[in-house]
Amino acid sequence: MVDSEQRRPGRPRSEQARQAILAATLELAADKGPRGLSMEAIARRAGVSKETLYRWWRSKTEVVLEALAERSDETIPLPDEGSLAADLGAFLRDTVVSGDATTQRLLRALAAEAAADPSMADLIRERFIVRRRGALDQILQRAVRRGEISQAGAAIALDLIYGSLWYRLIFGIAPLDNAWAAAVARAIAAVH
Amino acid sequence: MVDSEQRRPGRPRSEQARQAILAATLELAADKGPRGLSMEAIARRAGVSKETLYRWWRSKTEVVLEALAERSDETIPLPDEGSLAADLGAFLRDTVVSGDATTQRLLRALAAEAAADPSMADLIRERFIVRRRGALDQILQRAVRRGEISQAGAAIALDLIYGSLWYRLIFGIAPLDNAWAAAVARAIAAVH
Amino acid sequence: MVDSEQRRPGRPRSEQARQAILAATLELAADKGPRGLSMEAIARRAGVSKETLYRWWRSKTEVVLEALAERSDETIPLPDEGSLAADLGAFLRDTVVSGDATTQRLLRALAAEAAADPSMADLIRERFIVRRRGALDQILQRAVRRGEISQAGAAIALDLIYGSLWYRLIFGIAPLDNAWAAAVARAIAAVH
Amino acid sequence: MVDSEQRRPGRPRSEQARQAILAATLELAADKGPRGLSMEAIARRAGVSKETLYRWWRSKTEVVLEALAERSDETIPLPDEGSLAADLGAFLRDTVVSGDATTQRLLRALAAEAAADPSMADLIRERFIVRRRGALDQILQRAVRRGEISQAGAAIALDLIYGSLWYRLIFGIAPLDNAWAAAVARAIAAVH
DNA sequence: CGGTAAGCGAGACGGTACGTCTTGTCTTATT
DNA sequence: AATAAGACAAGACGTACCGTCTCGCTTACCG
Repeated sequence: MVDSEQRRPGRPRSEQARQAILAATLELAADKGPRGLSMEAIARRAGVSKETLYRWWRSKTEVVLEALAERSDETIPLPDEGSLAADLGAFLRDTVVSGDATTQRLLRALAAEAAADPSMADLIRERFIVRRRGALDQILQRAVRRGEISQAGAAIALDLIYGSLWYRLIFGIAPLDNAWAAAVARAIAAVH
Repeated sequence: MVDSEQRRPGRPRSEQARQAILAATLELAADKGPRGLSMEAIARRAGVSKETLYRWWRSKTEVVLEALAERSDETIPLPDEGSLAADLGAFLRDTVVSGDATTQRLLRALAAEAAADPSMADLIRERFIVRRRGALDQILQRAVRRGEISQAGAAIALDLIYGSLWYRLIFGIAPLDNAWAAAVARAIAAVH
Repeated sequence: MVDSEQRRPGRPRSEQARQAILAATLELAADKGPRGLSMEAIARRAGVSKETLYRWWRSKTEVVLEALAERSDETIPLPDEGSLAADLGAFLRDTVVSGDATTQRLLRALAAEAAADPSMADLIRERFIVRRRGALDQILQRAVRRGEISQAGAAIALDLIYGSLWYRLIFGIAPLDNAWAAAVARAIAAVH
Repeated sequence: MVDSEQRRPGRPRSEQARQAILAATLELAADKGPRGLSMEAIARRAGVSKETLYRWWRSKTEVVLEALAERSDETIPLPDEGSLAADLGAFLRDTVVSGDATTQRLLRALAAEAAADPSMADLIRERFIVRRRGALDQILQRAVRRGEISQAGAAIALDLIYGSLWYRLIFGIAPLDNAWAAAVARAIAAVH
């Protein structure tokens, strides 16, 4: 049978509460930023009890991760334009575009959790970061096959690229705009 | 008169309290990590009143910044070995060496503050990050003058290098060891 | 027809669930005392849903009242030894004997409910306390008829006797033992 | 030196906060009764943080005890009219008069705590009940010396009298009015 | 024998209180 | 004037219980 998601006994989970919580998370991120994003505030704004919140998400980190997942359509577009420079440029421009102010604040909230607590870092890595690295890695592996970059270069490029993104985001070094996308694409493509 | 630091009336600031606070900050970072590094805990462990703490440092961020400054000898060694690859390698290896566990926890505490609060990000950038970037920039500018890298390449290299460092640190991607130093140095030196 | 308890349609009430609930109530009273005697805990220990619990008992008070009723054989023995002193002594000694540790904890749970909420007090009075007063009143009325005590004396004696019992129980003034039974019997019998 | 209450360093305790808390306790008892008398509600109504509440009182019981102490002028008047009946009557009438609706609700709150938790019962006994018993005991001991009642009769009378008071209060048996005072005085005086 | 209806377990839900913790400010006496 | 001592308002933390609700399944009867 395909019906692996057998209906369990008991009152089913309220999809409305779930949506309200994720919406409240986005609103709070937008309005107050990471500092205002407390479990207490999420429950209050969503009109939901704290017990419901803690029943489904063990920590703020998990809520934010799910809010982010819900927000983006989950499939990361993979350009294939024939050269590493072009592919990278397209990929990073797309990344920049999808990173609006609210998303950036959610990401900063995640970074704050990760920095403060290694177990949260593990969680975020496994549930969020590996996916992004995986997508980018496909582009890089294609370039490896084309001989544009070495295997070792591809490996470190993942850190260089995403590192520069988070670095700018967390410390407000400079905006994550098309200029950044172009500069990074150009630099990495040059790593032969 | 040379005495520009005019003696003010009243009881002078206690150097002992200052040392106790910075020592307590290091100890807490070492023992409990960023989560245990609260102003409350620092005052408690230092045997100092919170009043004194807040009189001289407006936030935990400032305390951590000063503890870090006290810890390292402030002058960042600048290797000059004739090539970007060699200089970068030496510089990053040195960076890796000086980043022991306690320092890493202090840096993660800083990152948590920066991520959660843009005004803290500003502070950390101005009082800590710009210095590191300045040091690395000297190495890169030397390479620019030697024609090893373009001006634009040097600019983005700063983000790529430090970005990958913080990225690994915050999210626990991989250790900051000599392998990392070598891979980064090699990749950046290849950006012609 | 004698079948006054007309069979209603639908699944009949589970006697097993009822027994499990009353048993769980006694166990919890014995193990944890009044504090641990929550509706939540009763349902959990009985392996019964809260729905079932609230369907048949509107409050914890009602559950405890029924558990107490089930526990004692409901008929309060009425000694008739010819004198108020002897009757009272026998009655109170019997009361003391039947008040084991678990019963005392159930009674304290009832007192806590009554003290906190007048509507619970009403319930307990009507469903529990009036019976005990009725039994004792029979003994006293017999003494009134024998001229051993006045009507007014009998009336206030009910409060004095049961009052001292609850007072000792609730505030831990002193144990409810035979010494208490004797002292009370002696004092009340002297109220001519 | 007599100045045993040496001024300690640090910000002194706020008498205003203390008064606000005790006032809030009385108001809540008057408005909502024992059920509405939570630490949370007291702090809210008093405009005080929960930390301040818990700093000075470890439990709701302690707050209520202090509110009661503040409320009555602490010295229990001891009538001396020459006979046990007269003394008891006067004493209990005074007790009835001072037991207004708010006081009764505070006492019921205490009883609820005592019934639910033996350690609270201990606290209430030592800090409240022993004083009342002590006052009444003085009246009874005077009667013992006059030969109006035996030592044993005096001992159990304490339980009978206060027992009947709490019994009526907790279970709403009957009002604590002058009729009660008279009936109890008459009955106890008859216990020769 | 199939329909009807209540009972039941499981468990989600909004609400509220608990007691603890940290933040940043404040108010003292002492140094 | 700086300090330690520590009180204070504010508010988040994660847990517990309350009483209600909404499911699917079970167990009777009744036609």
